Amino acid sequence: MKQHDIPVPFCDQCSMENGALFKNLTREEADIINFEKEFRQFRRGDILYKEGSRISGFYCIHSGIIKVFKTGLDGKEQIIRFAKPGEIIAYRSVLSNEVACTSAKVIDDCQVCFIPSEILISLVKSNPTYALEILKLACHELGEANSFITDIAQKTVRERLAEILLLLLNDFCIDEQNYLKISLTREELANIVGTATESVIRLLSEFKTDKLVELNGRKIKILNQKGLEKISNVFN
Amino acid sequence: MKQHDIPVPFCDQCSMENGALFKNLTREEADIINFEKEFRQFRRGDILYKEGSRISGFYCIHSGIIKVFKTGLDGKEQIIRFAKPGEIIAYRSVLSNEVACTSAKVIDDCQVCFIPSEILISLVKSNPTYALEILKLACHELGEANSFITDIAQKTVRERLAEILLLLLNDFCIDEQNYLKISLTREELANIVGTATESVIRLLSEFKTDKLVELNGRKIKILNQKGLEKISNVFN
DNA sequence: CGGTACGTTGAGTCATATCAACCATAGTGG
DNA sequence: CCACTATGGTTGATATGACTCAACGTACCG
Repeated sequence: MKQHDIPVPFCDQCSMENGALFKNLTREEADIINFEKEFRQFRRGDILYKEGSRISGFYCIHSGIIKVFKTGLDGKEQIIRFAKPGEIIAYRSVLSNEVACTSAKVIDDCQVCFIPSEILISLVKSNPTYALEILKLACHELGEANSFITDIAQKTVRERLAEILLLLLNDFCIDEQNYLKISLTREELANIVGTATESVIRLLSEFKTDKLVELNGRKIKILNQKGLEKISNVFN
Repeated sequence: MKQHDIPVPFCDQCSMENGALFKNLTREEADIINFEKEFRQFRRGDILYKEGSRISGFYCIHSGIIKVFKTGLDGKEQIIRFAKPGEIIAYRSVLSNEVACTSAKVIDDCQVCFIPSEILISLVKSNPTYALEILKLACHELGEANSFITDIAQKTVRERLAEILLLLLNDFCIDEQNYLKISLTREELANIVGTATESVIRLLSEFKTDKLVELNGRKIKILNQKGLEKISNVFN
């Protein structure tokens, strides 16, 4: 399907389907965004922005999945989070007025709206409810980052992998055949967990032997959620 | 010195000395805070709030140092950050409207102002500049958290310890004798780095042998900053 | 003086990283 | 059409960083 064949989604409708981030806008504010935003499409592997670059706006995901990651030593990626429909990325850099501290790469072909920085800033200034909304978002993400820090620092790779599988299940749900609706390479999995690719492979096949998961190439089916919870120590 | 002997600091003056967080307030806004806030003093070891508790306000540090940490498996602490004069803590929970995801404990005797949640919320709503300011703060912290995640996931304990020493140097400066102005137990150091106490001890004494640091009980003097930078791989 | 918290060191163990080889698949170009 | 290459997945062997456990020293405190 070509770019011009796809109708540009309107924020108010997209908000209803995908999330609530723009639900508190006035008619005029929504109109401004709809007018100023730029609709873009990307395919798996495409890069939306790179760590260290100055960013002129943020992206609101309409469809698809994007991974947000930092590049560490030897170019090894550390995946910070995934963004899915209804979520926004790059807002951190815009609001802190710093260069991007992460890169963003497409996992699943996606459609996004690019919204210029000024719009976000002026929105925050003119609409207190919205300001609070986005503050809430940032603070929530901060809380998740703190948990992740503690996990990586204290849990074993095995525990973390089990936990990540559960998180993915929670964030992306399952398809008709009960497979996780997100498809990652073993290396990507390793880059979330913070370990080596080989370790993920070994542990996954252990989980498979233990009937905790079913593997089919990149597709993963969670067979025993309770078992994974036990391994992951989610309930301390 | 007893509590009543100490004059309650006024925000406008404290802001000038310690930081800029309240510098954009109108006269009335500052007056409201000065009127509503509650001045409190704590000593080393005191707990300001605990993970999991609902918080009714945030703290602005006037003097002293506070550690913010999460409690992980087996009660092991993971230190998320330190708060020093001019900085605020607990604002995350207030703004995200979640229970505290961390605990806060006094490292160096401190004087703080406790400011009720409603004040912060209404300030964000009524003063867009302030809202942006605090958004910036949250987003900046988020960026730091992301870096920390990548570090813990990818660097060795040795690298991380060197990096933490440099960060402490940067955040807390040195006294007349060039000792770091923050005094931590080995265990606390371990709980920042995310390792075992014994590992910190061994590495520190290695650093000492290599003339990178000088140790005097809990007091640490950085002798060779460049050397530590090299070890820590701060410049990738 | 016993108690408690902290610091230090040594020895042993284990989880995980690293290195290397190999296979499967798909895309590319001559 | 086949050789070529790149990418991803898997497995085994090996190395080692870091944790754990245990013992002991030190200092401070009531």
